[in-house]
Amino acid sequence: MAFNDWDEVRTAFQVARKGTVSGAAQVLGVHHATVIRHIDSLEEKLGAKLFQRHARGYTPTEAGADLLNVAQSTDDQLNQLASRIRGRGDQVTGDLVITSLAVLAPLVSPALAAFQDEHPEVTIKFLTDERLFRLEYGEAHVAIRAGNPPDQPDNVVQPFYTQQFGLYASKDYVARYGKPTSLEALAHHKFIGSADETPRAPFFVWLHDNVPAENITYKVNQITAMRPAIEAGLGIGFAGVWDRNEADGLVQVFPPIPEWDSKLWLVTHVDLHRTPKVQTFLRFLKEYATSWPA
Amino acid sequence: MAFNDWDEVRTAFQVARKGTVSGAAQVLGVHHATVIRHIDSLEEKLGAKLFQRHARGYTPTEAGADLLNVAQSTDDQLNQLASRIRGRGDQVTGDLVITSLAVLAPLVSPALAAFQDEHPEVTIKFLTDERLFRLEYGEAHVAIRAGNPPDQPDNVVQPFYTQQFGLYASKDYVARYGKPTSLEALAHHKFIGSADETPRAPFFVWLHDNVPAENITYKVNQITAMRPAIEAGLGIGFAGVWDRNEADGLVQVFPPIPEWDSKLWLVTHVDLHRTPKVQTFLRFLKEYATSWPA
DNA sequence: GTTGTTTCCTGCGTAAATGAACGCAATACT
DNA sequence: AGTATTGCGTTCATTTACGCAGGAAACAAC
Repeated sequence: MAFNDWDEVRTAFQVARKGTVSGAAQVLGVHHATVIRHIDSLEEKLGAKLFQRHARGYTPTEAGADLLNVAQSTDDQLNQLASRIRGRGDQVTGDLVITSLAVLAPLVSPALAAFQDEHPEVTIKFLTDERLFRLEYGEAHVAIRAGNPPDQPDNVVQPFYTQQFGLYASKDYVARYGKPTSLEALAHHKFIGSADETPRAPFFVWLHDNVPAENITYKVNQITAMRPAIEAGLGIGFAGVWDRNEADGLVQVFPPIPEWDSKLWLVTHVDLHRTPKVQTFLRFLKEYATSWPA
Repeated sequence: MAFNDWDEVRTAFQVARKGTVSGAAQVLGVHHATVIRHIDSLEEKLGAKLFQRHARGYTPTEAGADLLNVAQSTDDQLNQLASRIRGRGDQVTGDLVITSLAVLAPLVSPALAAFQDEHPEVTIKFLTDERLFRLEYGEAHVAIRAGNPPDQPDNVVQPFYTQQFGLYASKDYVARYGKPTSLEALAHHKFIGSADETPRAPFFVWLHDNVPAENITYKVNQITAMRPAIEAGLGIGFAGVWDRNEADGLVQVFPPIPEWDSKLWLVTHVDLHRTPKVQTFLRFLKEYATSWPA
């Protein structure tokens, strides 16, 4: 390793620029004794003289002039880097990585489209996967999570939106089996449920508790598989009221009840939460969500 | 000013490279705590997070990744610079600036030619001027000075060569006025002397003390003007025995005496004296001088 | 579950880098 | 010529930054 103290290089750089130890010390905001020590140390490490000392100041040798050039370039690049970092902090540019459940894509996508329209410089990455993306690894700026509020230590969690779920069936199903008129009547119908023994979604918990197991004739292990099953007439299933259910040929066989509600949370890593980019996005998203069906 | 501590940048660079504080600390040869403090300080100054902290290490943010690129380039450039400086120290390349009196050019030039022949990579600059070139300003690597040994504090002085001077005249002059056979006979001849009241050259001092002022019929204020005067037959003058006197049509009218000797000194600045380039040159020059007439 | 490993974080004592002051030399000014 | 200014260099007191040790949290393996 050659230079193990970049600060000494910076000191030498200023000495070469100003031509005097005193001038460099003033620019650097240190004592001139410190400057002398830095130069001496650097020259000793390099085994070559960088400056010729005389009563009028320090004159760079060939090596010193070489260093001046390199350090000037370094100084420029670092200044530009600092401007970029500071600048990037103030404006909303670059990547903005959002992660959520795949089922929320129809809900969130219009909001993301509107945000991207308002901030054309930003590139949005919308990641959905079975596994949980880890905010602390920098995999995403914002996560939209469902269920109980996450309590990871370094995550900032805030409530976002309460999804209301109703029971839906296809027109086909309603034509064959009719439309239940009360909760009790539901016991005579076929349901689409979760293959999981201990499902997390509140409406699945309710389904498990209130509907005989033999009535749940179709089970999915991924929630995204539920909607096609409803549309195919396999049974009655849950769908968010925000979804374009009627347009897709579904019939609401029972309106939402609070017990089925599922809460969404906005989660950010504490390190990123304070950045203007994330803040701007979060503010926009919450504002946008007010237009969603309450 | 953006980055006022380049060492912290270097620390952040290694953290971004290795991904962990511990790994960076090991590479840098410092304690983990130091690395953490550097990162914290840097982030505070920049007002932006460079890394996201988690149990498995530090993951660079966008700003951190940006810094990684810049610092990588800086590291490369500094390493190359170190190689250049070290390499330049070991070999004999680049400029080699010699300064001396103009009258010594005929004496020194063959030596410089031989040196350049032996070290083709070096470019020799031979500077002669009335004013004294100042080694401490980096104006020259080596100075060849005449007269009393200089006692400048930061200069390294070593004896180089003792010039012997004889009295010469042109063939023309000898034909008209004859050739003096003794020191006493010199009183009847015309001499070329110095216009200076207190000349420094030993032979001029001798001339001033031993020859009547009225015999000094031609005076020069620059020593380089003396030789053309001798050749033109204006009188008897001093010339170094090393000069190609006979070939230039001069006749030695009196052989050298020790009192006329003028010593030459090799002078280098203390900062440059230890460099291999200067050392190589000095050694070569002293070796070459052994072939000169003692 | 329990153990072991890796890693980050914090308080405290010490060593190293820094700052202040004085001396000295050389140049600039009047 | 004599004075003022500028700038380097060294010594000594101080502050800063460093290393050390202990602890906690998290991941991996058994």
